[in-house]
Amino acid sequence: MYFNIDPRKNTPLYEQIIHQVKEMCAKGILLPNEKLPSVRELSSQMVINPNTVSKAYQELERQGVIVTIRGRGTFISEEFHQTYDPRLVEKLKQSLKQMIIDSHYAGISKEELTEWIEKVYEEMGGNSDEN
Amino acid sequence: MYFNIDPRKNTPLYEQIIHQVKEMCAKGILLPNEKLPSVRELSSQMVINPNTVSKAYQELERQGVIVTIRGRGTFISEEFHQTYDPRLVEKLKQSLKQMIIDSHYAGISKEELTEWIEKVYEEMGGNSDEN
Amino acid sequence: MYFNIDPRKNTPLYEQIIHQVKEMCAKGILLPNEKLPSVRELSSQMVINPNTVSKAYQELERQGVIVTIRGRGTFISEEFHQTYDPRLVEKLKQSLKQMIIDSHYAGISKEELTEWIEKVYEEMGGNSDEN
Amino acid sequence: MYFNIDPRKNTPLYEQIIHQVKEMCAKGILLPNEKLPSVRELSSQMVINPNTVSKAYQELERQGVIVTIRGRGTFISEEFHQTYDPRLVEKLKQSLKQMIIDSHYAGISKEELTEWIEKVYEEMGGNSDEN
DNA sequence: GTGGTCTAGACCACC
DNA sequence: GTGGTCTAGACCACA
Repeated sequence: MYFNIDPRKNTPLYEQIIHQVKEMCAKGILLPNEKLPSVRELSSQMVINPNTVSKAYQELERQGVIVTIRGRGTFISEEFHQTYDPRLVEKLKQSLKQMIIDSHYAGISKEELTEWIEKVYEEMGGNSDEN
Repeated sequence: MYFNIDPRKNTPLYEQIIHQVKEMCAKGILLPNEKLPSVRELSSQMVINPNTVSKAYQELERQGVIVTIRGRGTFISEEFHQTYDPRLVEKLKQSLKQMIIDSHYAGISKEELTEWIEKVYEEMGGNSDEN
Repeated sequence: MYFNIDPRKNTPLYEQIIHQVKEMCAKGILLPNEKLPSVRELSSQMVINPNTVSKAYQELERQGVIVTIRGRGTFISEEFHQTYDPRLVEKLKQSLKQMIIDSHYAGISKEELTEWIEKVYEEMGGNSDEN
Repeated sequence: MYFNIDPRKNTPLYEQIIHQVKEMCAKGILLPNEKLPSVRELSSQMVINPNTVSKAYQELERQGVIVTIRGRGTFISEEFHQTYDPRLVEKLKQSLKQMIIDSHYAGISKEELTEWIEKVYEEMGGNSDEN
């Protein structure tokens, strides 16, 4: 359970936590039913405020990535939970388009980009289906 | 020159303008040396604060997408200006990774994603290489 | 005596137990004077803390649903015990209203809702009037 | 815009705000595109902390009830947004069942309950479809 | 012990 | 002016 949070980034701390948890789940580093560090534990480990961790955990629960059990802690969800929100899909589509254009301006070719994507999917391994 | 700005989105208005200008350039809708509307024109047309447009133009100029000629107006840069900032590349890589993971959670398959990408590059036409 | 407790729900465990006992009484699964499992039995069967079961039993006794006889155990009350607390009625009215509104937002029509209600009363059978 | 918040209730303040906004929308007291009081305004009017109001507004936005426009404020959504979350539906079903059983214990007959429901839907008027 | 809520007060980006 | 984020510190219910 190593988290890598950078307060200098413009992405909010709680979002960075969300991203990392989802990434670790997708990669199989965090397994279903595995216990996450408690809010207080993680917050002191990261040297950030407990509320910030709490906010991240609540959002992760809302997305179905984790479940919290009263008085016991938070755990990775048993089954992988996909959400079919059309608003979200549209948003993803938009940001993908934007990212491609930005990459174009940054001098990244289509081939390079495809290669990157391939690598991310490789890292996620078979977890894309079974998790 | 049609701008499609939505103030309800979480992306700031000035960024949306930047994105659209870059997109139109990439797609060949805006051509090198073409004149852009003035800050006042555009802001009244979009019913937004002139400062917002101004901020977008300033950032676009900083990125080398447009140039302002005092007393004449603002124009699309003559040559396509690519920036090889390694920090930017890393940032793009990160957000691409995150987007793939989010897409995974949104139930979007690798095939769908690849299809989307293909479509964006098609829209950009030959401009992706030569421009 | 099958209890269906889910620690992942936001409703506290002890409330879930209360609900289930009351439900089983209303449906006629638990009959007047029937013996309930002891606190220790039930807690080990459910793999939860004995205090939690104890709290549930205490509340059920306070509501007149069950009675504890020292040295003999706990039993379903002989007669159905209704409480005419006006504050409780008001509270129920409020939460009913809220539930209807939430259902409305969840895309549940009035017809569907009425159907659900009908089904619950059916499950409760004749017990709804006479018990 | 009158809010009626009771800190003595066990329902959290931010939930009470959420409920009231949704209720006012359903009843047609708040109309699409109408502006809500700003976070600071409402918090000082209710004599509660701005963060609490902010939390309520964020949840309402997540549910699609309101939209926030950067630097301008928050507004009732243009179109009524229904969410088809199966988890939510199941939750509503459960709490409906529980409410019926509790009503039964509180001495409320099926007829009374049905009457209550009828009254709520009347208050919502035609807004159930068009809003 | 766990997470959830609330307050007070600060800082920031955006418009 | 607007909302969004973060911190510090408090209290509470639940297990």
